[in-house]
Amino acid sequence: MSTQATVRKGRKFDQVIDGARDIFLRDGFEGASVDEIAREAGVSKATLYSYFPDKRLLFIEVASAQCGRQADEAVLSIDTSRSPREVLSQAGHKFLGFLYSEMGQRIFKICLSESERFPDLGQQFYQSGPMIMRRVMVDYLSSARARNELQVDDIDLAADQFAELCKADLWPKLLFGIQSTVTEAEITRVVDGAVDTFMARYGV
Amino acid sequence: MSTQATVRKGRKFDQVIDGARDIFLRDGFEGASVDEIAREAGVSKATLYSYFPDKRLLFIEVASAQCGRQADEAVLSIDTSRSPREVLSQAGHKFLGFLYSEMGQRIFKICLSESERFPDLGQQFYQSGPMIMRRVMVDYLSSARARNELQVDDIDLAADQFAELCKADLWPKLLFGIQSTVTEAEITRVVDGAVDTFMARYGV
DNA sequence: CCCAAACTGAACCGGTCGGTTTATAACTGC
DNA sequence: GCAGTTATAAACCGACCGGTTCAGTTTGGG
Repeated sequence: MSTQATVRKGRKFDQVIDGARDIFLRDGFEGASVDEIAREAGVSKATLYSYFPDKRLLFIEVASAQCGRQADEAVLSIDTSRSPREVLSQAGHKFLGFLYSEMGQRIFKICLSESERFPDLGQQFYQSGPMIMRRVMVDYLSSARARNELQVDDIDLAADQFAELCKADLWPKLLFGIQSTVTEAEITRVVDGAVDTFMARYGV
Repeated sequence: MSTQATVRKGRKFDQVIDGARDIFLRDGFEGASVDEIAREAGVSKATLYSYFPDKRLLFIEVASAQCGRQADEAVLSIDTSRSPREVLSQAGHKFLGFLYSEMGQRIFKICLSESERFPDLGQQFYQSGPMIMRRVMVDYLSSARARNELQVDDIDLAADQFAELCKADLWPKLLFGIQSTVTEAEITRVVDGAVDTFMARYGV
């Protein structure tokens, strides 16, 4: 085995990060106690504090990493050879699949509620969440327009509109606990509706 | 002066509610300390606890009242004599006016972040927020369809779609602190875009 | 095998918070 | 003017939390 890339400082580093991620995602910043993070990580509190000077630093480390992971996971692969309806439908399903996941909801809520305490966090989340979706959509819409498959004037707005259309009905219900699970049929209704409305405006 | 309507228990009741509202809205549930609420209300802690058995009860009292107030404030008056485009444009501006207000943002964030600690709160907010908008829109869309001004199949979905279209671009930016103020021009761009897209799909 | 670095567990500190108590003062109605 | 309610300020309690300290144990490379 080559020299391990434990450039950080010690062997328990990843344990700390993992434990902190679990607890922070479950309880938020205030709700999470350092003792419990240490317990969950299987590490002594002293060790934890040897890695991170304080709780805030640990949190932004975890939150940033999680935002990055989210960004990676959310790469929407677009197959431009297919028709706009197919592309949009596929993108909508993929988008909602992440949006409605337990992890997606948790990250959204925590980043939102902590974005005042950690102003950077809000920005970071936006960059690795909504912004990803927008960029992918903008790229696709540009290429589709170049191929005369769509006629879009304000591409940025169109991208945002499609994302928002996908959030109709189910998204707020999940956020506020009106509904805790969604069926495939419900998703299809929303995505189909989003595609129909989008295409009515921007279709050739 | 007639007998004061201190039906609850004492004369300082409203002071407590008002102070609690200010502090809770500013700091959230955890962030607000009972001592500070009492100070803000100009009331001793003992008096406060003579009205409310504990902090949680005080919070849900305040939050519920605020949701009710929000519902009252959010009544969108629809003038059905005007054209759909005009009606939708007006409703969109009114909707965003509240959504983008300092108060609107605060209530949304607090209700969302406390909706796990207080499951009823999420439901209550939904009823007095998104649900109001939806009901008004559903009523209007029904009547407009009856007058052959619009052709809508799934009225509930259409109502939700319009609300979501209005949130494009600016709403997430405000939530996550990417942007702290919005110009009238930005609002107009979003609302006009929402109306155009909505009418492209549902216009006669 | 040895030693330094990493890690442990538990005690400890200062501080905050929700909530209670107490002793005192002010208002209100008879 | 007195009784009884309602208010006050301040001390107090127990719990928890973030962070520190420290004496001792584990780990792993040379």
